[in-house]
Amino acid sequence: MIRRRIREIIDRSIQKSYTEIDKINFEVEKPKREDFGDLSTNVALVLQGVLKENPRKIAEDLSNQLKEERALFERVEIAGPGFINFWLRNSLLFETLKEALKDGDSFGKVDIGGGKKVLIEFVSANPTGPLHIGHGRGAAYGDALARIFKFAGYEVNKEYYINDRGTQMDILGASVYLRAKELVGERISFPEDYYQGDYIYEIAKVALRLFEDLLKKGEREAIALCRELAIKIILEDIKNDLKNFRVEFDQWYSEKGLYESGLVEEVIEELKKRGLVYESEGALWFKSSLFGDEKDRVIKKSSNDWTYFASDIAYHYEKFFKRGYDLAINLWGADHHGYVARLKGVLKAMDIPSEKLVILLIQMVNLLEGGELKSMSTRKAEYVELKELVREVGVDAVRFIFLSRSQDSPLDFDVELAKKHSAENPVYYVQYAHARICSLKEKAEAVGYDLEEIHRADLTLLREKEELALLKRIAEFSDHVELAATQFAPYKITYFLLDLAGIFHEYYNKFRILGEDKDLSLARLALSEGCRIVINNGLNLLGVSSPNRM
RNA sequence: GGGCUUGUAGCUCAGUGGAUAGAGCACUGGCCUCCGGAGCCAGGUGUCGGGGGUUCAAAUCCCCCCAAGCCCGCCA
Repeated sequence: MIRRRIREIIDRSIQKSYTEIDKINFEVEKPKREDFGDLSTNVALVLQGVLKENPRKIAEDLSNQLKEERALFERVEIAGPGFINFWLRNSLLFETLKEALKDGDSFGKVDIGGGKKVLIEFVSANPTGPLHIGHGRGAAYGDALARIFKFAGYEVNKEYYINDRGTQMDILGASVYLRAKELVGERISFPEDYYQGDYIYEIAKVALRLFEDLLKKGEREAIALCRELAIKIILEDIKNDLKNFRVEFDQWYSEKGLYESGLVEEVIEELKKRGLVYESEGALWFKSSLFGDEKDRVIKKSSNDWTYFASDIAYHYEKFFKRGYDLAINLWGADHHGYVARLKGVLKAMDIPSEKLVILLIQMVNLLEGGELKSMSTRKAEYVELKELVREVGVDAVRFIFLSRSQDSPLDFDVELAKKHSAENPVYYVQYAHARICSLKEKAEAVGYDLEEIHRADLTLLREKEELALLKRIAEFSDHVELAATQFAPYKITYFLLDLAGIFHEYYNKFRILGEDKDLSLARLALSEGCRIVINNGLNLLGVSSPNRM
């Protein structure tokens, strides 16, 4: 919020001094070193390029104007090649703390979304097996993004797209069918590219119990029965895993439904009319090469089956034109990156501005076991199930680990290490700060403090370096929410929380909150509660709990 | 062979074109008669993969090269 205000003030100063300049791109940021002020701007250095003047002279002109803003700045200085450094007035920080105490759960909200409708589609794993830890990363990431976007003023829907038709489903059905035969004693040979996991046996058992004459039916019919049953059972399992992982979707969107409603045919027909679809070698092709893809892509095979691409075309048409989303965010596994160009191409063909679809590629989670790296594969049954990891490590720790990295950084998951309830786990560091403050408040009440009084505490008593540092973090929280949203980067919140918790622990160890001086104690309690509110709100954005005691 | 992503301290990773590139872990040694020791304090590390270029300023932008992962099917 403060950054925003300073930006506006600088913009006005530029307008006043240099009427010929219309728009420039400058930064107002927190400098790396404390002695460069609370905030700093490179505006003079940027203007140098346009004005061809000495940057220090430009900085001087501007800073003279900025010094007029006495309510905001304690000090304004020029440094180095022409940076303007600002020291904020403490009164500003005190005001923000009071706000935090008053606003509580909603402190830190920013309205950059203006109520725009956003659809975040994530996980969307094929219902061919249980969720593994790779899916967990996407689940944590998408859910956190949704929470952050809501906090940043967007109207958010979370959606899981179910691939409930197509080749993989047929293979799934056939896998169950074969295992059913095996269970009744028939000799079978189980193809390598069928689903190898043990859960297939479990489903086969259910199938045998449910359909008594299953193996007497024709193969086609039997496989279809197995397929539908398997999808249902696996999907239930997936929903359950996600719920336990604190991820709840607003919509479960069926791919099959796109065909049943005739939408696929309708949209393809529309593309045909525009001359973007042609027939060749008995198949239907979309001219994606016209829109930046390397080559044209098949939408209907010569076997007369639609490809997944056909579904995706209809699905995204529907997102924008039928449901009217202003922004669609798709979280895909990085192995799908080859599909980005063709989908973006389709959007272009349908005249949808490309910035309305953001595709975030989540890098793979590799499994580190016995010093050996393995990649996840549902089909080969090489994976660690999400539910297993969550059971052994806990939701909070798993989510926090997943959310402490940028999505395009690959993650080697050392299962043995993560399973340890190690105290070094950073999530406990942050949660511990929260629990500590809760305990502090209890203690305060026990010795006779009225916690309502903190709203009227004399905050000017907060003068220690650590106290001012904490006040500044509290004031900066909304900046980080904004950054996390605009950069689709929940881990910005994670880093912010680790920093805040660190300063709080330092402070707590060095100073006594509840001491002889009642007024000072009350001010310190107010500060602590402000920190607690920010930690709580931040953890909330990550979907991690804020325990009162641990 | 082409494409996407990545390469920063021993390890895991931050780093929105800016000032002396930062955390955590690991390692060593200290700190509770006192609000929670899942904590704190003190110790030191870098050819930012390499080479060019753009810029007043490059880990960051552009080009080339090297390495790793992934993708390159009328599979998903």
